[in-house]
Amino acid sequence: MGRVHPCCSEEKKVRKGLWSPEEDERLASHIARFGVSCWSSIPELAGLQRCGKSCRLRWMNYLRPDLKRGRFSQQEEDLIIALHKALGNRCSFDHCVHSWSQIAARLPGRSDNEIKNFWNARLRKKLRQREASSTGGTNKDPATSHRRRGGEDDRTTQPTAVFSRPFQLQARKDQPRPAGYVAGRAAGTSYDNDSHAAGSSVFVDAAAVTSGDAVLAAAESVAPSPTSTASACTEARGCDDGFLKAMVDDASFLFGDFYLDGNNDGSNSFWERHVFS
DNA sequence: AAGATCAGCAACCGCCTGACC
DNA sequence: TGGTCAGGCGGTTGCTGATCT
Repeated sequence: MGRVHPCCSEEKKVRKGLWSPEEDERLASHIARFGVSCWSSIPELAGLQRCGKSCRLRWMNYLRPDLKRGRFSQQEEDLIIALHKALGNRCSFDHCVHSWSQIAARLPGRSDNEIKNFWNARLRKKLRQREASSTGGTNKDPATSHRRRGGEDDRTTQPTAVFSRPFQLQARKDQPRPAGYVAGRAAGTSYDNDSHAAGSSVFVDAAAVTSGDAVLAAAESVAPSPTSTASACTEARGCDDGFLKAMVDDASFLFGDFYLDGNNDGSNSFWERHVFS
């Protein structure tokens, strides 16, 4: 069993359950004034009877000012599916680990918890339906029933086509970076040189996404990867989803130079629809 | 109209990892 | 070098409103 966090021990008599508006206000105003230094000390400093972990969770998943609420766009959905496929499915590399936070890092304004819930509630079912319709099988999915218990491991499933339509992968240098971008960059990776052809693009067919090497080759043809990404790509070639895995290995690959343009016209980009505080 | 079921979301739990001593 | 602690993560559960029968 895991250790009980000191801040969560019974001794301190912490509140559990839904947060009240007053608690939200206390936490948000405290962080606005003093920032986040030590989560375990925040409850006391903010006058909250919550444990530090609970405060952190509330802030990360709900109170953060850069969070956007509301429905997931088609582009976000496509990106989640692609990244989940890259991160969550079979991969020969030990470090190729399923990570909602890594997916969330590529979806500005969305928390890992939100993406995880979205996946469990919607996308998993959607992919299975797509799979079932392509095989003509039935689609009774126990894993998506209201109360799943020990559902099937996603890593064993292989959707036949992860995108509903082609998308455009476009290199850019002029987009605002989301909060946390710098922290998310791979060490030693520089985007200050002009090795990337800003504005150049490559169209990627939906079917190609199931073959990482094809996408990787196409992407590299218009925008050479940063050094660290290049090595990651080389390493990832042994993986079915090399290109997407490379994106995972180097967070800056997406944040720094690429965005998804579902319209393929450069006019309504994923990034441009977001406001980063 | 009422109970059953579904769907979405918020939050907790248990575990892991890295920093620090 | 091993123990402790805090932060972080994925999995799971509970609640609630919407929809169905």
